Amino acid sequence: MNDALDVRAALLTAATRRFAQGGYAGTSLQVVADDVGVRKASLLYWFPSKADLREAVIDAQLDRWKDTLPAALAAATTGRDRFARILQVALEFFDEDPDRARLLLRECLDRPDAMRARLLTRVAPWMGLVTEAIRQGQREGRVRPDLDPEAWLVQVVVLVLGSAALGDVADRTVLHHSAAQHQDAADRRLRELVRVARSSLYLDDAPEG
Amino acid sequence: MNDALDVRAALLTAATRRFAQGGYAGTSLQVVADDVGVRKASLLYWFPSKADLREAVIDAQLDRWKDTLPAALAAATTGRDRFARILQVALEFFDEDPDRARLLLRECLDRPDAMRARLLTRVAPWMGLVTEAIRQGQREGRVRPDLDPEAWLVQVVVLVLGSAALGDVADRTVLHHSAAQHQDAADRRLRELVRVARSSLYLDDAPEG
DNA sequence: CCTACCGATCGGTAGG
DNA sequence: CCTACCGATCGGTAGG
Repeated sequence: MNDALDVRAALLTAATRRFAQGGYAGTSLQVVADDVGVRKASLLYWFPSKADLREAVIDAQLDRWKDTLPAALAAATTGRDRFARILQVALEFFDEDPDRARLLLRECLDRPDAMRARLLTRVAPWMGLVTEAIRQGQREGRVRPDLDPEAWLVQVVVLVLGSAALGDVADRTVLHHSAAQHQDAADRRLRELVRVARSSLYLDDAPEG
Repeated sequence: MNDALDVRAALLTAATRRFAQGGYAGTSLQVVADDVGVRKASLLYWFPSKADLREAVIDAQLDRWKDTLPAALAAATTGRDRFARILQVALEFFDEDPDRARLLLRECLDRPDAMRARLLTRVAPWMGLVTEAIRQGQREGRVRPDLDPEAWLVQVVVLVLGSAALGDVADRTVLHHSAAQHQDAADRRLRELVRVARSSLYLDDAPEG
């Protein structure tokens, strides 16, 4: 009875990778089944339709966020520490597996309305917390007064998602360096992303702890 | 003899829109032909294969950049004016038709290696001009000394492309406002993008002319 | 630019 | 979870 759940989980993992790299329309149920080593009809036993498989893949990915983010929020208390922590957790989450960013990006492009509905119920709640913290920072004179909290947060999310999804192309294009220098390029890109986010947020430029 | 070229151009336009919105794999030659009002076999007369159609669509889009950007560079002379002008031209280019950003984003996700090869030959040249101008600004003390020119440019490109491609989703999610407020949301987003780019670039915060 | 056609593959079902 | 199967659609070709 454990093997059965393993097959389902393996199908989810394989589908996530395939959808992220080839897209939903560009991925056949056959190749996902082949990846796991079962028949296509067996895949359709666990997931009644291709659309159901997509739903499960996206939901699983957003669920991981639901676990990761509150933990980061709870761990840090001061505003400045909280900002650095959240950004770091987000960067690690997507950099650990860029397919996550590619999957979400593709879903935004493929079904903007469906993605928007999901974001409203699953992401909007904690987004309000972040923008309120920013406004508090503005009242205290730490955060730039001409910053638009909601719009700024959108830009940072776009930056984190886009940088993770396209980072590989960018890293090997800005400097067409060797494979050994590949990690350096990724480090430079992430460091600069943090610098851009921080310097566009705070009035002064003190480094984080 | 003019009608014939019009059909080809119409096919290119229809394919651009379809590929941007539904993706390459998610778009059949049949619907592109239907959009224009010709038979699928006629499409395959102008573009021998689906892959050829894609190549033509992407090339046409990058060609438009080749005309737009040098004009913007030539129009502005001072460094600060040049930066504002280039960013403004880029934002207008993609905001005028967000499908351009979606198309390029999708191509990066679908065929990263092919996109990288194109970027190296068609975008890398003027990218060197921009990073050199940034370094000059650093020598003159106008630009933040801890900024990484290549990495910063990558972030700004990701931001412009991502913001245009995902702007619609973001605008209607951050504040689930009415259609009348939709333009306001887009304005806020673009204004904040410019602010983020500028404040992460310059040491002081003087507004542009 | 059209009619007519093809082999391959698609998502999905029947039945066990 | 499998075998066997299906109608629809896919990109592409032949021939004019």
